[in-house]
Amino acid sequence: MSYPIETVRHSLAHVLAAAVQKLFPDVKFAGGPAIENGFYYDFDTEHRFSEEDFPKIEKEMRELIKSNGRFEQRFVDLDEAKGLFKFQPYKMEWLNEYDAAGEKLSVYTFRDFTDLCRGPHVESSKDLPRDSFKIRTVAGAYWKGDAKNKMLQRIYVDAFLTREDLEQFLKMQEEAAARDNRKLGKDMDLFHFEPEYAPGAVFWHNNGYRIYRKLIEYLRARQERAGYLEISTPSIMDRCLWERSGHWAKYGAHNYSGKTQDGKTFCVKPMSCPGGMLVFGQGIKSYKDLPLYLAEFGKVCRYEAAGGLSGLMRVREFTQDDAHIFCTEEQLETEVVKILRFIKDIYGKFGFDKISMKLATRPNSEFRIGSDEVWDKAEGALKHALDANGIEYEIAEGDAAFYGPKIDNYLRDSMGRVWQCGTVQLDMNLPERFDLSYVGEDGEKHRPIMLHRALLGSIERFMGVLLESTGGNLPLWLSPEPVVVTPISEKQADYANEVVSALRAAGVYCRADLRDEKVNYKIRELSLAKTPIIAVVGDKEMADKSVTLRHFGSDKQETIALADFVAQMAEAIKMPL
RNA sequence: GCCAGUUUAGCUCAGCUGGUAGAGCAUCUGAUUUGUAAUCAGAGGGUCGUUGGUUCAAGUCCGACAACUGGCACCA
Repeated sequence: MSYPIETVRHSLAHVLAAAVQKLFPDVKFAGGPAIENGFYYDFDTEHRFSEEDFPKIEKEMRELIKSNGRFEQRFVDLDEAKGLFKFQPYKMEWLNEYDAAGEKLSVYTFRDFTDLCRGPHVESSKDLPRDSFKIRTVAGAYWKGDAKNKMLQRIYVDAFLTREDLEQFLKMQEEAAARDNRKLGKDMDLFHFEPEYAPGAVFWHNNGYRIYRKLIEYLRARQERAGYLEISTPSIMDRCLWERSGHWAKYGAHNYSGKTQDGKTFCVKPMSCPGGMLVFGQGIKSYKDLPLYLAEFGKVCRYEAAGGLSGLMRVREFTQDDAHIFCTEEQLETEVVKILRFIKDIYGKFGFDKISMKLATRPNSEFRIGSDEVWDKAEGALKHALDANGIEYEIAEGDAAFYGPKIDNYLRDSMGRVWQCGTVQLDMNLPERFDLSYVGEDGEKHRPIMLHRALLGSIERFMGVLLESTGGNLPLWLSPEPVVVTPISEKQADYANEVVSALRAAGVYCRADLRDEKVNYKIRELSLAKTPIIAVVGDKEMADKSVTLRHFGSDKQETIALADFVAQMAEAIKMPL
């Protein structure tokens, strides 16, 4: 009998728990679901799991599977369940909170291990594979996902239906690791980190900074065409600004701040919004000025927890492609739709055809401001904008910011991890706190609706995802160095320089590789650095004013006239507006 | 911040049970002038993350701190 992979994974989680119980009898069980490529189970035991335990545990799991144990389901009432799990504090905590008088609870027993579990499970462990799972790692995880609770030990296991699937998965993981943004950053000479001097902050090298600048140039061009205005606000401002915005109370501890000689506390900006509010607040705004789009490529600094830093994906200093949109209530939905389309279109240009969207709704009342009516309206507007445009999304219950609901979009890195990138957020807080207003048709003052919006989110993070998705093989318009000209010997050095000059005159960034090395050597090295086009010039090319091209990922050669090449390149590096 | 692991030359890594460091690539010098993924030869380069301790002796054992990696929490 064959079962869905989720059932197999979940049943294997019980086998893991049974194996751990056998090897470490003091263990207390929390829970263990099936996940994307396998499953995990959370344990609490005096023993600290380490890699050395993995083979022992896997062996025990295989033994248990071999024993053809049955997964037996029983239904018990609450009191009976409390008796069964009286030595299992985590199960008891769950039972004590469980409030469903009269309802029966489902309990599964496999060998000596009994768990509170809805199932479904396989009938017998003979339905489970013995050689298509592998313990990946052990990691800490808080009970109930709350940092105030005890940290448990979570064992992650990769699990598939067949050995081939597992092996294929492991191989893919290996290949994905080769596309890690940190590795590509080194291979392509894009950036580096200085853990001693600036943990979590990027030192951009020429190549990386060229990509970074191109991303911003592209966004700027797109935004200008969409009617955005671009502003720039100070990096360091008095603490009282963030007190006014309400962020200090909530996030003050994550700010970089310091005292100045006049005894004031200044703070490096962790976000651009308050500055944007002050710009909007200048002069008198009319309803005729709305919607008003104020964009800012603001570099922001946040003291992120040390354990959360990760290459380009999570840094302490990054540039947001932020914008604040001021509009009327009637314009709100149209503006949200415009942003969503903007995001979709731009992501498509980077090759991200499907992006996952989440609508984050109001957090618990103690963590939010504004009345329920306003939240209803705000959430309704965002939801309607999504629905009316056939955009697929999930709802992230309670995940909104304290000041309003938002739509976030997520991209995955090469290892499948999900990162928040673009965002549309409705803010019911800042217009109030900065007392923003516009004069309406009726001659009265009105409060504008304000939307935060980021397309890529953080330039750093987006570049990280982009590098991983392309394996560093960027499209020509984004490539930091689309062409390198390589003479066969020093006899053609002058001609190589001539080719470079012609390309540069056409706006193509390039250089000649005049090193005293064999062509083979240079081809290899340039290929490893992912140079998209290598233009080789020898006596033949010099004689007839041509170049021989080799494109990344191919060993085909193509000889074309220099003038044609220059014209082609000038076209190929144009931004896809 | 929490849990686990890791930290040796510019990079990738070796150094078993403690006996004061090694490879490949890169760099530099010389030779070579090269036709599509590594030309040959020589040379230089490390207070083994930092800091305490154990020991006659520590890259190796123990502690603290830091950073990094993988998770968890956080993410305005």
